[in-house]
Parts: sequence; structure tokens; C-alpha cells
Amino acid sequence: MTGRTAEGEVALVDLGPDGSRGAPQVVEPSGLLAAVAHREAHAAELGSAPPRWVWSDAPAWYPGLLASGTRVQRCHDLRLVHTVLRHSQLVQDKVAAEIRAAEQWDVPVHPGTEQQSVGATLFDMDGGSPTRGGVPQRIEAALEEFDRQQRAIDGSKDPARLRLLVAAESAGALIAVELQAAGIPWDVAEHDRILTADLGPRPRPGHTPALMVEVAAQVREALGDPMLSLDSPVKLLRALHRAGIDVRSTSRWELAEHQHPAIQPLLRYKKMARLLTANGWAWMDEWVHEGRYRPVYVPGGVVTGRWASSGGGALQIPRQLRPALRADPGWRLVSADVSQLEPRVLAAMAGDRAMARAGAGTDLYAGIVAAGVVATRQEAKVGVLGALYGGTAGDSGRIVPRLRRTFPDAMRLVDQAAETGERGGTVSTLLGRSSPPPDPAWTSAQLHSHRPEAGTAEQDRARRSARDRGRFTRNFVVQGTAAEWALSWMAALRLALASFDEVPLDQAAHASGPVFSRRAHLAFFLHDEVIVHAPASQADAAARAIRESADAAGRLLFPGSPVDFPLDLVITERSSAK
DNA sequence: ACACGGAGCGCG
DNA sequence: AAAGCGCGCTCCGTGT
Repeated sequence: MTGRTAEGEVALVDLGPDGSRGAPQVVEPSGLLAAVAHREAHAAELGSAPPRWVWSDAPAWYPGLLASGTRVQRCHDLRLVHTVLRHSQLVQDKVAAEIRAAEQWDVPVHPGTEQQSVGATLFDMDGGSPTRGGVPQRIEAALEEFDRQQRAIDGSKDPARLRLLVAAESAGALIAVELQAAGIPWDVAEHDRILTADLGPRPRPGHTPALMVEVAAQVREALGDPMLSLDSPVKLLRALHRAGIDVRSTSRWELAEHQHPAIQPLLRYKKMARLLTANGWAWMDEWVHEGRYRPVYVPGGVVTGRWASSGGGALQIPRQLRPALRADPGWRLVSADVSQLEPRVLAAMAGDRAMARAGAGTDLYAGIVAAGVVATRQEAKVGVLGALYGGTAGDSGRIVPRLRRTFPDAMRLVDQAAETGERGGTVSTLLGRSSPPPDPAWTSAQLHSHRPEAGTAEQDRARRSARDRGRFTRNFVVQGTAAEWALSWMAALRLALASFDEVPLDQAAHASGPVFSRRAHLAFFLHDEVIVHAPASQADAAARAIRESADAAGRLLFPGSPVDFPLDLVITERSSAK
């Protein structure tokens, strides 16, 4: 853990090798790095379970350790765990109230994380405590919170599940820091080639790339408006109307339905503008250094438990730029993504035998077609997405009832989650992460709409917002449990990779910067996809580890379930767009 | 000068 | 009308 007391000490709590409670050993500041390194090495030598370090939060402490070459195998992240426990319905009321009362730990996203540079160490923070946005800095406060959390978990309705969640969430905290430190191997020359091919050569600062200028001129010509600003939706919409194109918005899907000489160049311009502003040369200059793109990952950044990211849009890298992801010389990218993770998670959670059978191949949607529910894969996909998201209109509204007959257990699970949400209730993932309670304004609007004097407009609005919330809770249980599966997958994979031998120094992964790793390591994560950067000699072993970890995650979360989690896995030098 | 919401689009 | 979930980022336009 954590920060400085008034006297200026820094301390870390070592939970003990078996993860059980014992007297926590508080590590003194002067020996912090040495103590962590020593305990970790000691456990490795003995082959015993590694210690679990308890700290305020990983981004405050781990980058410094990592920069000094010290890795931590396990931790308990007080801040992340606090967030889980303060909402979890598994926690008994009395302790939950205590947790909720400790508001100083309720810091949703770590402010300052963006500024956390990889090279910063624990000891750089002169002049008092690190400014870690409100997370308590005193060791006593951390020990108290740790004690509360342990009591909340031990006395909960399902300690075993909550412990899994806490371990997975904390492992995610370590992985996020390690991913940032490792960075994504990024080939700026390839990135520049893609930009140049699509936009024209890099323009002088403040100028528009040549191809964009050309295409914009085509649009203005076709619309007969030589001064039109294409970047203002309002002005563009007016110009479209003047040209007789009857659209309600300027969005791509709607434009595509019209025939007019302006449409094709406009769609092309939008695509170009997006690439330039979101991932153009400016992005490259800001985010890629020494051959690595280092985004900030935010574990638990989404209410469902998914990760968010901050800085550079790590989770939104366009597939168009995937070829810029390139392994170091002599290294490989081992990329794997799970086929239809969310529906599989639903099938396993619900114990839906028929849906498990449909997913027995590698393509669950094909399995649904084979089961005779729908005629085409596209229909299967639209139907399943409608089931997960609460679709009622169009094709999905037509197909979902059929899925309800064929997969009654799976559909009952999501339908009940939706119903609970509509009533203002709380739903939980498999491991016990619970949805936030409704906004007080939401609740009061629902109550008011039931008064006899409520108008129909008020009733409609209330019903609509009830259904909105129902769709949220419907999706919450699946998206959140899928996130738990993915964390378990990565946690297992991370430990497996850590046991790989180191390759000789001259083969290490370092791009043009400092050596980061001498063995296969995680380099990217995106909800249901991982990329491992591995020495060529370890690529096959890494691929096996990825598959074995996926199997392990399935067994851990769904023991005895027939549902499997097949991967699409490729070993390449350069990531390719799908 | 800055904050903020909406539009639009990238990802799953 | 992108039908139906969750995000981040950039831009514009408005409000202060």
C-alpha cells in the first residue's frame, strides 16, 4: 500500500503467501524496493506462492517498481476493490454501510494517471505525498480499509466468488500498468505510409493534406457551395438540403441511402477527416515514442467492469491502422480473440444446454443456423445482439422471439435482468459486481408517473426511461461477466508468461528505447482480444499459453459447463486488419 | 477565455 | 431510424 503518514513514511503491506489473513507485514519506505524484490525472488526460488501486496492503488506504486525491474505477481488494489464492494449486492448490509461510509476511497478514476510517466519512481515524489487524487495516503487508513474489505468479503453471501472478483480486478490493475510500461510495438513508418496513401503526404502544420483538399473541393462543387465548411454538421446539413438531399442528419449511414454526386466524395471526406483528427500525424507525434504506443488503461473504468482507456484512444484504434502494429525484429505478435464471447458467457451463465450445443463449433452463429432457428448467419447475429442489447424493432425484434423459444434459459436470464432494471432494481454479474442504483431523479419520475394525475406524456417518458434502464441491466450482466472472464483469462496468461525463460539480452524487446522485456509479454488488450509480443522462439509456447489460459478461465468461472471459448489466433510479424 | 453538450465515428 | 449495450476522442456551436 501506500503513501506517507504525517511523518513521511511509506509503507507496503504484504498479505502473506497463501493469500490468507495473518498479521500484515508492513514494509518500511527506505527498503521498499529491496523488500518487494526480495520477497518476490524468495517465493520464486522456493517455488512457493508469491506474496500478495496490498496497496492503495497500482498506478501509484507499481510503475516505479516496474521501472526498477521489479515485478509484482499479486496484489490487492484497495481502490478498485472498494469500488466493487461498495455496490456489490453480495456484501451484507451492515458492512456495506461501513464500506460506503469510507468515502475517501470512492475515487472513480485515478486523476493524474494520465501524467504518470513510466519512468517515475516511488521516490521521485519529493515534497510530501504523491498527489493521488483523494486516495488516503496514511498507512493506518489503508489498514483500516483493508480490514473493512476483508470483513465485507468474508461475511458476504458468496465469499468464494467475491474473492475471485477481487483477485481478478487486482490482477487487472497490475496488467494495466505493465501494458503501459511495455507499450504497443508501433511502426511509425508504416503508419505514415497508410496516412500518406489515404490522405496525401504529411502537410505543413496547420494545413490540410492534399487528397483531403481535393475531395473537399469535389463535395463543395457537387453541392454548389464553394465556401462550405464540411466540418460543421449544422452547415453541412443545410447545404445538403439546399442541394435537394433530404437527410435528417449528416451521419454516414443516412447519407449512404441517397443518390447524389456529392455523397460519395462526402463519405470519403468524412473517413479521411476522422483518420486525420483521431489518428493522424499529430496523434503519432504525441503518442508514439521509441517505437511504442503507450496508452493509459483504466481498469474498472466502465460500470460493467470493462476497462476504459485514457489518452490516445487505445481501445478505438481503427482496424485500418492495425498494420502499424509490428513486432520488433526477431519477435512475433501472437494475437488472439474470442469468438462470440458475450453469447457464450450468457450460455454458460444460464446453463442453457441448447445454446451451448449451438456454440460447440467455432462459430456460435453458424450453430444457431444449423439448429434451424434462422436461415442465415447474419440473422443469427442480429438476433443474438438483439437479445443481449434488448432490441425490439426491425429484424432483431422479429428474430428474438424465436431465440426465446429455442434458448429459453439464456433468454430468461437476460429478460429477468431487464425486468429487474425496469423496476429500479439492481443486477449482478456472475462474480458479484452489481449495477449502480438508479438515479434519484429516475426513481422519482417513475413514482410520479404512477399518480392518477400524471399526463400521458409524463407516463410515456417514464416508461421509456424504464425500458432504457432495462436494456442497461439486461446487458450489464452479460457484458460484466464477459469482462470477468476476460480478466481471468489475462490473469492466468500473465502468470504463465512470467514463467517463460528469458532470452539473451541481444534478443530482448526494446525497440529503440530501454529494454522492457526478455520474454513473451502482454502488449495489448481489447475486451475480448489480447496481443502477446514474443521472441520468435517463444511464439508457439505463447500461443499455447493463450489457449490454455482461455480454457482455465472457462473452468474457473463456469466449472463443469459444456460451453467452450474458442479463439481465433494468429502468429505474425505485423498485425493485419481483419 | 473556458466549460459543456451534441454530433459523429472509432472500438468491442 | 442504425434497431439495441458499453466506451473515448475531436470537432463545432453555444453559453457564460
